[in-house]
Amino acid sequence: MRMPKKERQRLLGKLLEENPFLTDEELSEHFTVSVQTIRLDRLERGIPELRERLKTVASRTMKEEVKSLHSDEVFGDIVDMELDKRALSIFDVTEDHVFQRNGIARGHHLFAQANSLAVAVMNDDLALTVKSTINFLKPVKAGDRVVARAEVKKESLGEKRTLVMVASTVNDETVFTGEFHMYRTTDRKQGELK
Amino acid sequence: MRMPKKERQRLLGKLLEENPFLTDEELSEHFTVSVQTIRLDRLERGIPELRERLKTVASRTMKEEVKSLHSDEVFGDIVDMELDKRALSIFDVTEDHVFQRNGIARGHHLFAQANSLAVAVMNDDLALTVKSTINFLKPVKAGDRVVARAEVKKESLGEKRTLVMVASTVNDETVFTGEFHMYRTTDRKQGELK
DNA sequence: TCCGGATTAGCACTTGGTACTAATAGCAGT
DNA sequence: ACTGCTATTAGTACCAAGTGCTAATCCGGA
Repeated sequence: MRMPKKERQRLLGKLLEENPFLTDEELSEHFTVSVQTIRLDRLERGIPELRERLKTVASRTMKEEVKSLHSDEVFGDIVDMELDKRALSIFDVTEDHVFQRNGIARGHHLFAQANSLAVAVMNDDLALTVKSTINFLKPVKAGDRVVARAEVKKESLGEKRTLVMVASTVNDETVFTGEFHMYRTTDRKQGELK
Repeated sequence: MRMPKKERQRLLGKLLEENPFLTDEELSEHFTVSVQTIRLDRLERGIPELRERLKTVASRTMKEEVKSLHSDEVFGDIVDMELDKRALSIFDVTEDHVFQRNGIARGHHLFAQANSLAVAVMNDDLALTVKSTINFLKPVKAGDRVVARAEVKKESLGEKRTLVMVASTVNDETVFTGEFHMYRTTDRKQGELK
């Protein structure tokens, strides 16, 4: 016996996780055991066959593609909005958004949520961020639900410029604030709401 | 004949592109033709069988996952770095990073590159961005190669604080600048390079 | 009516399995 | 040495979703 059964099964699971494309035959060669042993191992560990593995991996892609297409457009779900006035979006922080070392969300994700919200709230097809000052007040962790509130300020910043203030909170505690100086293509007078 | 052959094959291709999980039998029911006809159609259009389709979709996923794991860690490839002094990273803008309407890169991607670079250049395990002021000077388009240069300033911002200046250029033209106030966990004296 | 492309049917064979049964090997305890 | 037990291996029938090939049938136009 080259390797205890438990050890082999553990390695088998790990191996298939990073390479789901291996057939039982290839696996049997890798561990120098019979194909049947591999089948028993998969059975005991509840690891599905090649075709099923590929199916789940493939379906994961399809879902991801749909998701990323949507979430990248706005980065955080906009749940309420009054154009040219205010907007609110929600962003659920997952393991994907944090530093591995300390579990704290990377700043650019919070910025992305706020920036996208600032762009969205502008009643303009081509709004762009020109300048921004931001503050990261408290660290955000995986599992936190970040609520960003954007408010369009009425002060004039000159022609074609608008100021949007964004504050993001987790459990009513402010974790991020930002001032966004936005560029408009269409210049509207004060109070004009299209 | 419910539908001309050409039309059916066109629809078949489109259908399988958005849903590669359909078997020939399911397809034959969908088009109310025999399974053999579907097989001939696939043959003529060079569309592989279900299992092969899933294999390619799955392998695409695996590649994507590896890629996103790396690129998300830093966002832009760091090509040169002297810890606690300066760093340089390159970020190639693709269609994925721009607004569909005007082809201009979303601000948060430029911010992400600069912010990640600022974090990386800090000679500290737990560096975090506290505050930042940024300027978007010129629009960046798909296909542009953005070069970000970070410089650690020696001015003191108080204990455990460091200022990092980042300037990003496309073809030697500055498109973005940012001041990043970073938080350190270890407080080093001036000039001390660990 | 005959021709030709389109369609359908049928059969042998392939991959990568499941499900099940049976044989064998290896070792531990008594 | 014999028994008991687990692990391993072997072998068979069967399945899904195909490929590859041959042959039959349908159907519309010259």
